[in-house]
Amino acid sequence: ADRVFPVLFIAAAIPKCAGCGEHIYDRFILKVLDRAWHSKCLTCSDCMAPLSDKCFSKGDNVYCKDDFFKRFGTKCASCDKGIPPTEVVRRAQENVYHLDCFACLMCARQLNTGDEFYLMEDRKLVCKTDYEAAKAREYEMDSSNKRPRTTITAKQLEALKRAYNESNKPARHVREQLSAETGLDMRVVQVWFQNRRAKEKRLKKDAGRQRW
Amino acid sequence: ADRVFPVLFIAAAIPKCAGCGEHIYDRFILKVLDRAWHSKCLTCSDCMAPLSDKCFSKGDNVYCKDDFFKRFGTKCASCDKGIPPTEVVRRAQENVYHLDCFACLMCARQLNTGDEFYLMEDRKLVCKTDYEAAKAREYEMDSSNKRPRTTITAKQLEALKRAYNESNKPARHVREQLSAETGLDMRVVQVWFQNRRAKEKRLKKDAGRQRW
DNA sequence: TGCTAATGAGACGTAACGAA
DNA sequence: TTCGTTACGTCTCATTAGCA
Repeated sequence: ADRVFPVLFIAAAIPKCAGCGEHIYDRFILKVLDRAWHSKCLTCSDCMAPLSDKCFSKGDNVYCKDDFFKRFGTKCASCDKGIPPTEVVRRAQENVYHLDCFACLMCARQLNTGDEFYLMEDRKLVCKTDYEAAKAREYEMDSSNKRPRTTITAKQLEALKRAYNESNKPARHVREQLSAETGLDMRVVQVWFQNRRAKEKRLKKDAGRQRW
Repeated sequence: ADRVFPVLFIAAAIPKCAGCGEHIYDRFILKVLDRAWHSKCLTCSDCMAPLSDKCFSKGDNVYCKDDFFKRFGTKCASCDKGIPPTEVVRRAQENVYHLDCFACLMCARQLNTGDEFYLMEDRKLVCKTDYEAAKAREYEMDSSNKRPRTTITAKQLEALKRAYNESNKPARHVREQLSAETGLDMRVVQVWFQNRRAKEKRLKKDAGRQRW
């Protein structure tokens, strides 16, 4: 005997795809971000590859794993772009670098395992050679721009003082003699006498003041 | 059957381009200096070439590799402009030179391997020939162009003064006698008397003025 | 930090030079 | 020769800067 079955009709909206906006009549409906998608519409916002397996989203966009991390993953300490977690990287202290970015800032040569290098304050890298060359150049600058100062030894000083007692303004030939005796340059001897006279004058003035 | 996708929600504002200031809706967002750029807005500050691959920054500016190193790379010791790391260079001590700049400062000839040259204090280069020619010329100058000045000693001065008191225009034989006595050249003795007479005249004039 | 070597500007005296 | 000028050698004064 035939049976009559009661039938319950339930009105339900046919879902619309968050990608193309059309209704979805497919058997498989993908759901991400509480929204439905045609499987052909759920593609990475960056590379447009279909996202059949896993997807990552940010705001209203969805991404494949690689592109998501490229945008939002750990930042390369040199170029500051995201690094997909699958990518081979190099590290220096806590910093992570793209393989290509793990290179000397100055000569741009890539740094290989075993290479020695310096990690700069801005987290960029400089190879040992360049760093030390730069350092040396800096030092060179510092020390070559420095005014040379003769150190007059006790012995030399004695000879100069003795001569000074004879005369505080010795004639040229005396200075020549003194220069030969001490090994000091003529100019150095001359300047010594100048400074010495200035000192004596200064001392006299100061003494005068004290008596006042 | 429906699938549930693991989804990472990260709230983030739609980035604004650091170049033009507009929002970026592009598929590709470039990030440099912690700031986002339209790919068309990220161009080298110097040559305006698009920086799609790698870029170098300094302060708020971004540069392509070549221009970055032109500005900030190792400086050519001669022209003082930066050298892109890919460029072939020559070296002298710690100094690096553009191939074209590795040339004699004086004759401008490029220096080749094996050529002898001098590295000057300002890190510029002079070929051996020119350097030694210049050196010789300098020596020549120093010893011939420099006006020699006789230093007349106290003793000699005394003899001259004594003679001057006898006569301020001594006859030739008197000058000869003086020259022999002092060891000074005849010409020197003659000039001394000339200058002495000039001085006396000058003093008289000045004294006259003072009395007025 | 103090002493003092070195530098630089400015002045002076005068040896040397060149032209008239 | 004289006259005007140039430039060498030295000094002072005020400062700067290197080293024990």
